[in-house]
Amino acid sequence: MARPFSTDLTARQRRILDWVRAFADRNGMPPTVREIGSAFKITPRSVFDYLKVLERKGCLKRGRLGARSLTFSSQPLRTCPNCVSVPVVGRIAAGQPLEAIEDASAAVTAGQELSKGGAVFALQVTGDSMVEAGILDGDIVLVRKQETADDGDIVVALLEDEATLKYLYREGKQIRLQPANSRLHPIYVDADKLRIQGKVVSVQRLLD
Amino acid sequence: MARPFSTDLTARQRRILDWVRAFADRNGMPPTVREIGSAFKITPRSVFDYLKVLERKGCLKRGRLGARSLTFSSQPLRTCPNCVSVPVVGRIAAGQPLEAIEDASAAVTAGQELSKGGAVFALQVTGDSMVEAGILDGDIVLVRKQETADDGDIVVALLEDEATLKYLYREGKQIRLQPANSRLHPIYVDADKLRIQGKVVSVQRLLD
DNA sequence: AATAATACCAAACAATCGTTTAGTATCAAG
DNA sequence: CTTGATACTAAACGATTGTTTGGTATTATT
Repeated sequence: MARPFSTDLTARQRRILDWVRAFADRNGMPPTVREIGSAFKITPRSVFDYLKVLERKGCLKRGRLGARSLTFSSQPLRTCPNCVSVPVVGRIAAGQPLEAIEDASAAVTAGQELSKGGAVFALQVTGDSMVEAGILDGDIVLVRKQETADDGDIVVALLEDEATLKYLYREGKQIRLQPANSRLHPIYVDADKLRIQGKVVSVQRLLD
Repeated sequence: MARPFSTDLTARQRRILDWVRAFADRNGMPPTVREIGSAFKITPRSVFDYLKVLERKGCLKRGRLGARSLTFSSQPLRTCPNCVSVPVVGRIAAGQPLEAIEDASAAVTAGQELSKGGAVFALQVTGDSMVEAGILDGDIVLVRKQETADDGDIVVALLEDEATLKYLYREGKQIRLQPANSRLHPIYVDADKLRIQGKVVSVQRLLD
């Protein structure tokens, strides 16, 4: 090997990559091979070579979806217009009422969680009644508002003005609210005494 | 005019629009007419009609750039301009090399995690070596690139081309990589044998 | 001198693209 | 009963797509 290829880019490659990313940012989609070509006055073939080099160097990925299937790996990242900021509206713990948080600064971001429709709100979890489900004290749960849920779902349930976070299991006419903590016992209630507020669709934790 | 067209969407139109937006979010580019069609099992022509309706109703714009030239206009919720879509670049497990994911559709959203600066990437966790830290199999960890970390941080560490996710503890000249699973044992290595790739700043889990 | 990465070209390939033409069926309001 | 919006289909159009074949020239290292 005469000259081993470097992992960093030549000036030309850099300029092309920058242009491609700027295009994707402006237009919401990556350019075609020929769009890049006409911007730099080079042929599709040359662009094709550049894309392969840039892919080898880890700057982007060429997809198999056909037209415009470029995705970028390293920063700067693409902002996502569909992401929303979900306010953390309260805290929730076993056996304790929902406690409102006025702190407007508390908010998390959600993406895919919203794709299935339905309003989503966020709660901060206190206590360790769900530790064995990987939900720790201080975690944020994203909850989709719904009045029904399937067996095994983690739900926010209202029991005489007390909100709890538990696994839901139907057992005949009764409902079992199962904590994920072997030191705690399940709660059994009549189905009509219980109001399901929503289902946990995501768990988020900040460690920093 | 018998029935004046409403500015709001039918259930079908809503579902299609949601899917299209979710696709654009996941893949970094809008879908083609036929991709939408095969997702809903309808012909390109029908999709074409839907797109024209959705454009008329102001939900998106069809561009003149040819393939995939859809841009979206209105957002129902509070969008957060600081949020970015972080691609999931690989999987990580104890004792296994980083494995690249070609699935460009995988991406999570990040907000506050980015506030402290530094590039952030996402990994999907396999295995249960960190269960007692509330990190389960399949969870996504957001990792900030950095070469140093504090005692007790959860880090992505590279050990002779093997990447692992562990607690980091310095013990003299050695480093202890501590799993959060009482069935697993810590790994001791010389500080110069270890390369820290980054620190886990957030854990995300999708339950839906 | 040999090697290999860079930086381009013309011409063409099959596949896919958005779109058009020409229809059918349902449903609700005037 | 008509009108117009919705919700679709089959078949095809020309344009554009990523990619391939098969090159030339330059530059920098071994």
